[in-house]
Amino acid sequence: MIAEVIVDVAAHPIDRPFDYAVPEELQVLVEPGMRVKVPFGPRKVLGFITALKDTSDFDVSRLKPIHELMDVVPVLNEELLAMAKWMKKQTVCFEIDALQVMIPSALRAKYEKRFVLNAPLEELPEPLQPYFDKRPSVRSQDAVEVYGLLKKELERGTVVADTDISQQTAVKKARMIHITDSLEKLESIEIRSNAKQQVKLMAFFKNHLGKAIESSVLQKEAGTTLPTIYSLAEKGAAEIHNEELYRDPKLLSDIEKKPNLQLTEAQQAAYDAIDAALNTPKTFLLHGITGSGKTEIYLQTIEETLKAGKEAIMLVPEISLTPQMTLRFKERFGDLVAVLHSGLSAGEKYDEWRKIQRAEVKVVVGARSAIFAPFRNLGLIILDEEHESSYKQDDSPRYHARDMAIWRSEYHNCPVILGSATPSLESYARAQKGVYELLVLEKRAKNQPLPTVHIVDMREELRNGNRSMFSVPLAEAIRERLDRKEQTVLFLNKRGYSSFVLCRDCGTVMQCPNCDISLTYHRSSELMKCHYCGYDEPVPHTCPECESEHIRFFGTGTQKVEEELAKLVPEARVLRMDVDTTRNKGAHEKILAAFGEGKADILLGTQMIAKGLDFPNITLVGVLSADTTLHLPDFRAAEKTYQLLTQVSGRAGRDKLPGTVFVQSYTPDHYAITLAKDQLYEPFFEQEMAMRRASGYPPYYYVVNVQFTHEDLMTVAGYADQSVRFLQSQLSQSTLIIGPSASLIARVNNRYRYQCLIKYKKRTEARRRYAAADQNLSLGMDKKRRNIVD
DNA sequence: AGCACGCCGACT
DNA sequence: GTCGGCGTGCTC
Repeated sequence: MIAEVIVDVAAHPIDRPFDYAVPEELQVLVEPGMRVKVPFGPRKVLGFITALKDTSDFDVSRLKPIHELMDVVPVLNEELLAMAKWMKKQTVCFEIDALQVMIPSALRAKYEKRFVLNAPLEELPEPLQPYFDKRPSVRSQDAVEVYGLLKKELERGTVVADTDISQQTAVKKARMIHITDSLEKLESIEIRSNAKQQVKLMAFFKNHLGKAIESSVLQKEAGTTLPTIYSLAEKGAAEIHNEELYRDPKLLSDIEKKPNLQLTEAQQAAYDAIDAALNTPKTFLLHGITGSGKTEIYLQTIEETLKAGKEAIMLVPEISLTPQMTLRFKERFGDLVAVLHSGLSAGEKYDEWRKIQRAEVKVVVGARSAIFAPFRNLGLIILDEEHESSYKQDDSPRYHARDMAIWRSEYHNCPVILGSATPSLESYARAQKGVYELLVLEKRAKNQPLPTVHIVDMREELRNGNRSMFSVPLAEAIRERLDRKEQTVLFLNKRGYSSFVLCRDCGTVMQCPNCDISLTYHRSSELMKCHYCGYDEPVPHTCPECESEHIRFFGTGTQKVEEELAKLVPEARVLRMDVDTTRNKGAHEKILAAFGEGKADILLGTQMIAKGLDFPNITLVGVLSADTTLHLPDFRAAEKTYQLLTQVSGRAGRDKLPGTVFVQSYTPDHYAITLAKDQLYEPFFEQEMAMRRASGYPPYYYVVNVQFTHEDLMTVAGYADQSVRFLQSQLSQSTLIIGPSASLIARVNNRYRYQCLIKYKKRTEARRRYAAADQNLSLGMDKKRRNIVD
């Protein structure tokens, strides 16, 4: 028996199956999808069995045997193995990367070099002996001081090198206290009245008859200690066992089940359409304005799916995977829900994953990678906020969860729901073409009015002598809320890595004449540069449109805003939320909770607070500068601005009090801003589509971003140039190649980065040619890394 | 990617 | 004479 193995080495010549002999004793056990340790050249590596067969194109007598089988049950099923092969083609990644991303990180191998003693200890030189005293091997990192000596011993053969392949200790064991379920039994136990601790614990036991509680949890909940527990256990009040356990933070909190909400007419119509398609590989685009009740539709369609004996995956953007959100699912589906998000430890994620694999849960709520949940009988996939860019992984494998969802839906014959208040242009265009079925919710479920949105012209403010970042109307509105004891949320869209030059008189921002994106200001060279094509021109001293001298570099940090805010309303209590204040685990939730409890008047933050903010007392939202997003060097800048403004406005007036929104901008007439004011999605879509068509961007063209990196600037520039010429000769004339030019972040980890854009219309043809070129280029390239981004 | 093999310069 | 630099080639 022969196994095809995809080996854990991410490199071009290795990216294909290698054949291994299956040892006699393993033949009854092996299955595709299991992990194996195999010899590979002079070392051992981990790999995945992707197939079993009886013949090989390779010389069978030279096949090496599998060294060790790592699993008893496959970690990947046939579907996921097939999906990895497809991902490799689809995203131009190594198959091993596709396989690795499908399993929890706790199962991924850790490699550790070791020195193994291969002779009696006495034969080693004196200084080495302590290292091997009472242990057969030593971690290479623990023996750095004696590398010289070890090297000599390696040659003598008294010590050999080895690579230890391990995985995280995955299964958690814990001491469980099983409280007896008989009240009589408890009452028959006598406790001396001066044993106060025991009396206290006994009372707790009586309230939790028949329950099993982890000892550490019990100690915390009952305020007791281990000896006390043991004394009561000896008297028969409880039994103590060591058990395999899931890491679940909420052992005692019984979540109350909540019934379905009554659907509105529009919700019912959408629900019926999906319900009718529960056994078809159909993709729905559910377009519903903020507050229109999309979640209730998700919950009820999932319920139908479960009734049919099938499973469901619910994807949400990482940032909105808040406790309130997951609670809503647990209230409906109780223990049948697994939750996967970045806040969990590797072990916790592994536990959730095992629940899925063992079919103990039926619903998964999670971020991007939850799309690989190893369900076998999938009945429904939902992507909430489908336009979110976090659904695309930005390193290899650069997959988009939406594409993976649709692939799985075809495999399982089940529907996909893409939900959003502001669909991506790509999805909406597909819905218009009839590729997806469009479902629309035009009204808010509780019939609340949309908040009133005011657009503030900051050019006007400047003309009136206001040079601060708070316009007069916004400042007034903030003061009003303070008086009325209502809350305010202020958004500052950070400038990130790019900065632009803006005319404060007319709002002009310089654009690239070739690419229709904003030019980026480079301080070192004093140039305005285009990050798509490399075009540059000097920084202007006066505005090219209106000749004003008020043209300057733009961008502010939250800290500076905080200072100005303190001057504006010194009495206000302000909470700041940005990357600096949310670095620690759980800080995000803590700040939000504090704000929700009314411990502050104003919440100041970046995009990260645009989601999951649902507090009744927020009546004012201020967007300090809509321009920052609008002038990102990105062809999706307008789309992102529209989405952000819509999202942000939805934070105000979610309960009884009406909401007001102020959007400050130097380009208040831009369609992304004016149309977001009243959530006019269709007109925005039409206008933005026209722009995309005119400048050759998605959805009209496919765009691929190829990156080149190298530690030497000249080398990478030269290779990028050479590669682009090669690609040009390979691809058809309708394919445009833009660049190469230095990347937005010109250097990362001491490697210089270049990129080029490839634009094409026919997907399959260009993809195939590109993949071929990818092979050729890599062969000719030295110490270079290449990446496809889009 | 990682590791071994192998072929030339500067040290004991 | 030997240590060690990194070019080349292979991995079932």
